[in-house]
Amino acid sequence: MVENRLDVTFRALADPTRRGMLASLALGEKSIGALAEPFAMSFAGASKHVKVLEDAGLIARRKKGRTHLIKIEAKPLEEAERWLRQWEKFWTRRLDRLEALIEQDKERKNG
Amino acid sequence: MVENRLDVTFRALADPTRRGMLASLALGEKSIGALAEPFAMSFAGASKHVKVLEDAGLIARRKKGRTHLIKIEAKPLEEAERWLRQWEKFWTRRLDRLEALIEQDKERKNG
DNA sequence: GTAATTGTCAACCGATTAGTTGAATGATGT
DNA sequence: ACATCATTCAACTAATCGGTTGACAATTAC
Repeated sequence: MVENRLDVTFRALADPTRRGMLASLALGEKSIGALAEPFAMSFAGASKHVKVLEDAGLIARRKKGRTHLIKIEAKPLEEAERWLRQWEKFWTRRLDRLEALIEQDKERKNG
Repeated sequence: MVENRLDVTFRALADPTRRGMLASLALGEKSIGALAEPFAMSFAGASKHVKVLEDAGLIARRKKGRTHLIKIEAKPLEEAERWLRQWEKFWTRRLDRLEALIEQDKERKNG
């Protein structure tokens, strides 16, 4: 499977733990441990979720001594939101941009 | 895992074949076979994807004789779009509604 | 009635997911 | 130097995913 940007973004968002982490990060920079804590999850488990978010470009990591500080990097969500916005247009009966949408998605398959 | 609405919606959208099917359906009602065709995929395979979209509430099915006609039912995307829209506020430096967002997501975990 | 078409279901396969544990790495504190 | 803290890595597990094939049910065409 070729894994385009929307795949990775939507999949990252499909997990409630990861959405929770994003929500937590919205309130400020956090360490992996601090991110793990509200989910009663091992460090290693949290570390994996953070890696998924990182690979999706949704967070940025900054090492400060032995702790990794994670901050949110929400801009990539823009593409996902733009995609959904086309559908909003659709279900509100405005079909104008849909062919462009289909083409965009097709082209991004290998991007 | 408790599977709330956002989980199911984002997961359904995370697959390019399913997004392709939605795009195809945007152009009109289609049978399972017609949906399968551009992906060179078996009926059974397409049938599974359609079921995922159906379970997410993104499409509706109408049986006409031996064929199942699928039409798009995009309204459930509204919730996903609303969720993303909160983040748009974030990445444009407006943090006002984010606490509400966190609470909403928390409450929907069992909804 | 028989054959072809449309689709589902069940069983299976290989890959991935979300989680764990335990060992290893690296920075800090004493 | 040594213990501790924060994190990753490797190996493992159970569940799920995306896909296939083959059997079946229902509808349509001849």
